[in-house]
Amino acid sequence: MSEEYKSKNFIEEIIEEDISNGKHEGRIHTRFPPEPNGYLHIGHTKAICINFETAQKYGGKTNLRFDDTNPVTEETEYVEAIKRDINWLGFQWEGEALYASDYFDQLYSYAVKLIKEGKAYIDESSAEEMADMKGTPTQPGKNSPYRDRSVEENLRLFEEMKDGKHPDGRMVLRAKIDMAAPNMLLRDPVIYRIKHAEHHRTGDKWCIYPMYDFAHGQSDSIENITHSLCSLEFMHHRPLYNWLIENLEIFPSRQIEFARMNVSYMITSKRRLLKLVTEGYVTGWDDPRMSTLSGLRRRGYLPQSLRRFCNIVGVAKRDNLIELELLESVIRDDLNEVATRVMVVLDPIKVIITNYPEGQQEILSTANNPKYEDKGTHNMTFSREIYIERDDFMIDPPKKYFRLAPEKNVRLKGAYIITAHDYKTDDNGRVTEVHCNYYPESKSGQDTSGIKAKGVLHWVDVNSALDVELRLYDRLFTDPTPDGHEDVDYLDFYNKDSLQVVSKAKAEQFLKDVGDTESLQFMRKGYFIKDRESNDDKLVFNRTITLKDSWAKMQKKK
RNA sequence: UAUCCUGUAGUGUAAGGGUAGCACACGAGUCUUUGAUUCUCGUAGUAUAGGUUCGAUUCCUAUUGGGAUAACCA
Repeated sequence: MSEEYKSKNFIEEIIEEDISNGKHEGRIHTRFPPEPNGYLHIGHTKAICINFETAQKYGGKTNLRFDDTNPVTEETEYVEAIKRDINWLGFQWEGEALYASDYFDQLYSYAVKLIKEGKAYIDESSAEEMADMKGTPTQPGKNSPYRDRSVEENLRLFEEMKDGKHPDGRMVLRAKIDMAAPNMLLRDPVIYRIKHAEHHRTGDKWCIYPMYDFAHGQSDSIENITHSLCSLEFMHHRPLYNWLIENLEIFPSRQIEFARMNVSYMITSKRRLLKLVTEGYVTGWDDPRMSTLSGLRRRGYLPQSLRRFCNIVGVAKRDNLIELELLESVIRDDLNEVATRVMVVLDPIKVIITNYPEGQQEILSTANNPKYEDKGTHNMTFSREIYIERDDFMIDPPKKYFRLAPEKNVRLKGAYIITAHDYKTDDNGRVTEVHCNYYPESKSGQDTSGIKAKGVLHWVDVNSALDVELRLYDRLFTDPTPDGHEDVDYLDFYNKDSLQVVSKAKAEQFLKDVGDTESLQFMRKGYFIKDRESNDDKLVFNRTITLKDSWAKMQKKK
């Protein structure tokens, strides 16, 4: 499970070239710049891993900087959630968390500098007028009538903006670049706007706020970021990013874009994720079906699995849709290594071992992880009555069914071999109990019976069975690209069966004392983790993922 | 009808002027006191057409497919 890079990605190639050219004395400094207006999701994981791991690989540093330039949408609550998620993933940023808002004074003076050099002006056009004059991607724009104001007037108006003498939307500061540029972002982009709003950190100190393009790149420069790694959607911003660096004469950070990661059956739009929460499709941001990091964590995903997943997926510039199966394969692979094995019967039927003495009970030992002896063992009780899974018994089994059936042998995992010789049904023909004989000399580990049993079943002793609640999760959507259809709303693909609650599963006592973050494998059933809603009266477990089930697959094919 | 980015098995990603590799998925076996895990084998790929070259998936040209861009969002 090594974290090796199988080869260099294009970003690493650029960086190694920079290093060999002695650029920035070989110093590497990246940053992860979330906007604190939502929770981190699976898509962010890639940006986090790339920024942190690339720096790590070259002995560099990574800043965490909140891009908090829009006070209307941003909240401190998100800041804390984001920090927690990044730490959970296993990364630590350099020093304290930083904020674009820390640089508002500096940014203001940058703007003044541009104005003084005749490279920015106050535009009093309305938003509609500005949009009209902007042109379209195929048609050049027109100059604003305010474009050629004097430096003095611009300076005065900008100060008035800052001093709160104008209402929201009355005027903006624009960079003076080129209204005919093929790149729309170079058509005199707005760099400052008026917002009389309380900022989560600067309070009411400011009523003007810089736009993304006048904050992000400048923050990179202020922090001496050498490589600013972001997703492809910012590619069109790069010329502006560079224009500002040149004209402000500040540290030349370099922006490099990579393709964001898309995972099938998952969505990463903050707006759509929020809607799932507010309209009750899920129970919250950390609902285990959510693609948020907090959801995945609650679901039982391991941080190292997410990191490894991102490394396997790789870094490139083409659009991609990663199959969910790959993520699932990675998580299964990791969980298989670390999960403690326990037995839980989801849909119990009672088995009575008729030749086992009434009132007798024995203690059997079972491995916590058969692959690793040093993971130890734990005990479970065995007696005359046990539960097995309903679908592990069939009156009239198909071919190749090697579980329990009349006159068939089966091994009870870690216990004895039994043979069914009778069963009872209710009025509907539903099996209510199965009667078996056991072979005393077939005890697990000291089997001298010579009997062969192809099937092995998990079971729980009726006497000591613990009732637990299980939440079985499946993908949230029934379509691989729920938000990729123009004619169908993503909510139409909501999977109504994405949560199935088993309220009274039968579990061995071991689960009573299991830790909150201990990965578990319910044998033959899947990987689980204790849910935070567990308490002294009720234990709740979330299914992270099922085990592969080639029997079910075989049945399906028929 | 502008500009930019991008086309390698089903998916993702390598290599790179000289044998197209890896992972997942899929299929067939194997092992197994979890129908899990393990192990083995298999199916399957350089968008198209020209050009340069002894040799092109790689370099060049054209065509073609996909994506992005017109918020006082980030």
